[in-house]
Amino acid sequence: MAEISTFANTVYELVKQIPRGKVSTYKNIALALNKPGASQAVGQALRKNPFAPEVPCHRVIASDFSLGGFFGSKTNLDKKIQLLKEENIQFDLNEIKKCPKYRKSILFFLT
DNA sequence: GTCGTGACTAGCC
DNA sequence: CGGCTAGCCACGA
Repeated sequence: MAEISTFANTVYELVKQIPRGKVSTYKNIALALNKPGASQAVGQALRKNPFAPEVPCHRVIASDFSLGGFFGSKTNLDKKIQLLKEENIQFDLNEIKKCPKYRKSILFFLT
């Protein structure tokens, strides 16, 4: 097993707690860790993602509801994400941007 | 112990 | 409105 840093470990747990059909933002997670500025550090933890299938990194997006950088850019999760988006998440940024209220509905607020 | 990176955020031009 | 810079935190080398 891989030894994970305490910080990353917390991030993974939070992300894993995200229910199906909902998403969270890096900042939100960082805030949950009481580190409002560690948003990037959170992303780093997910980038390593030792719990790949367990931690739905695709459910974590930027605070602006942007895809941050995984979809069809750096990683080839492309199809994986697409599947998840259709099966688990209504990750239609188009819809989200159109309906600000809707995005809040799918936004899973961590504490 | 120091430097550089990274899937970020907010502010500034 | 759009692009760029600076700042933030954590981790790897």
